[in-house]
Amino acid sequence: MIGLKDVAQACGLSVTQVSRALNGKSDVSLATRERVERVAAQIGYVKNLTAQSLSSKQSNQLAVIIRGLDGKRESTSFVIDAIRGINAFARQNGYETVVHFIEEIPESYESYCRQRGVGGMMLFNVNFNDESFIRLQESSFPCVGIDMAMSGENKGCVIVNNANYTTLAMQQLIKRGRKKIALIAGDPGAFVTIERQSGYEMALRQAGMEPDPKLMGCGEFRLEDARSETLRLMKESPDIDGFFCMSDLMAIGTIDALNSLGYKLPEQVSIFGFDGLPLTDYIHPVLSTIKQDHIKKGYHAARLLTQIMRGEQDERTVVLPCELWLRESL
Amino acid sequence: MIGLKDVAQACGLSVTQVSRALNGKSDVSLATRERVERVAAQIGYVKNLTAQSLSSKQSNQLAVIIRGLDGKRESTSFVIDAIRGINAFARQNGYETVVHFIEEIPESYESYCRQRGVGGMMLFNVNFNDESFIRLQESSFPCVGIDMAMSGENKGCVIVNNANYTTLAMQQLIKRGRKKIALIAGDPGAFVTIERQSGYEMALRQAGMEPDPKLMGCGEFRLEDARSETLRLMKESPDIDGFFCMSDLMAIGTIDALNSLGYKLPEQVSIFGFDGLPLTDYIHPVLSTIKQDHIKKGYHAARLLTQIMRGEQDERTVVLPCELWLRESL
DNA sequence: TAGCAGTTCCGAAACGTTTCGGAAAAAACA
DNA sequence: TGTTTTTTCCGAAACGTTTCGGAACTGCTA
Repeated sequence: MIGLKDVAQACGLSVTQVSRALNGKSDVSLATRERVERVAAQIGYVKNLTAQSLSSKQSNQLAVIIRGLDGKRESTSFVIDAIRGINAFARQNGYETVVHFIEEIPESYESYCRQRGVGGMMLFNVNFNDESFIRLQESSFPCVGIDMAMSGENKGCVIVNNANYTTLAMQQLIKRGRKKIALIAGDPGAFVTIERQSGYEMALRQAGMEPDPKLMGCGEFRLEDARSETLRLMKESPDIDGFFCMSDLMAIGTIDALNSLGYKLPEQVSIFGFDGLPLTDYIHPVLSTIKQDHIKKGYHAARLLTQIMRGEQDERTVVLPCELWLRESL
Repeated sequence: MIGLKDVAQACGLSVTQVSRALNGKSDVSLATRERVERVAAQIGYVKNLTAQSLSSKQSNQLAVIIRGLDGKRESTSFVIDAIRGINAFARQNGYETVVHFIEEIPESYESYCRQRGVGGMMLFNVNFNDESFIRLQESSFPCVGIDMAMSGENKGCVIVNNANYTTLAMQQLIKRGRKKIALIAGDPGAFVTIERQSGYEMALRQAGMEPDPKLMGCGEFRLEDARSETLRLMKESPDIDGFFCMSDLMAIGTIDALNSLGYKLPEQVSIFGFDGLPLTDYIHPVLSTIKQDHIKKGYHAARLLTQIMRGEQDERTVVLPCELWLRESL
């Protein structure tokens, strides 16, 4: 492997000087800098990032840690979108992104990163009441939660106002005269599930209705589970006239179930989703949903993380807006 | 940071011995091994993987390099599936996976990895006629292509027989009496596009029909493009009675376009897709498609790569089977 | 001419591991 | 007892970089 030493030799310079030249440091004359760059390129030198990060005790890598892809949630296009956003910011600002898809919860998120010379991380889909997560929350390791509130030293998060938008969506259903609106919930361990559930209940109470556990199913953010839960609910309460589904994917399951039971949509039953997947334009009835910008979410997460890592004090919680898409399924 | 040195000090041993103990090497007595492990855990030692990989000149990381997520292909659930498969193998065999989503083609894929101390990579979605890719192909750096043929020293690939299955699908359309079958192609730079196109043409010729450029649209693997291309084709040739779409996602676009034109499906027009997304169960008419197992694809890619990296001679091209799903849309 | 500042350079240590060659200690044998 | 083998240990170098403190030049001023 061609190292700094080889370049130095070829230039008749010291390793120190070559390093400084290549890194744009000050103590080097223009002439030598150019010569070093030329020679380095010529003999095919590539910097060893491993050594660099060992020596400098830090890397330019932003870690994204994503959990829970094993079987549970099938559509994960928003994960990709968030990564795209993260990547966009990272590239513009001289960082690079490494994505770690993990299954087991690490003993410690912090040492997981430290082991790898990564100075900060973004967390996705982690279960907010697991042991390691709580420890992380109490540490001072730079970390940004996506779709999950985080606070504390060197912590930040990018979220949307789930409760609020859910309430707004529910109000639309109620405004259209829906009297018995069921809920298809997501993974009970997820932050967003809890928030959206409270938004659902809030809207009902505001309209003078009492939330009824008989009208709530758990779809685990999976299309198929949403389908079967919808069938179950409709069997128990055939007069349900509206569904709020915590994800578009689950809404597709609900629609499929209702179709198979012969309900006319949206005349007999209204459906509302959450996410704003591009796909929802193409299902019938065209889905009413709450559009989130996942790319922007990722972008802001990366921005926030780098600010935290550089110690810049700033807003630590970014709340992004969503759009209410009122369409055929309403 | 707590290092080997600290553990050694706490144990009254040398750094060497502690390293050996922690790595399960031979030259260490059971008693000391246990003591070292206990002390290490107690004082909170975590191994520094950066230093390890610098010293040992190799890491246990498998890199996955994924390109072209910027805007082009919107649904990428199969990317996630492949990663899940890769992860599964990696975890079982003591490797870990790092995913690099890149946009710019690196100057050299090989040095991109070497810089990061990664000994081998899996390539996804790369454009097979770009400059750097050709150089890589000629190098001896361990690499496995997913959905793209690769050969040469320390190269391998995991593919499916795209041409074959496309022909089989086409035969089904022809068998059902379809006379004018259009093609919605993917990204022209993609390996699979070329293969599937040749399968399409092959089937037509076998049935005594001549492939007609007037019946071919380019959907770029994007739903929206497939939709508009379908509209264009139907306008030019309203008597098209079948579509072979190179991805399920594009098939959804085609179906949507045909619906909006008022065609009765599948009575007037048959549609065939490719991929076998779970979602295709829920669109109407239920899509006929070629089901690929992306998880298995990833799993085999990782297996192949590790074999190559360890220098085990073995089959270097894995061809996975698909399933023909003949359903309503036919 | 010496004194001084500014620029450009370099040696050596450090980052935390692994590993080679050999040394010390323990065990086995004569 | 001394000799050999086996087991257990250690010092030191190496991986490729960064960085600190100081050294060697250059050109300028007094």
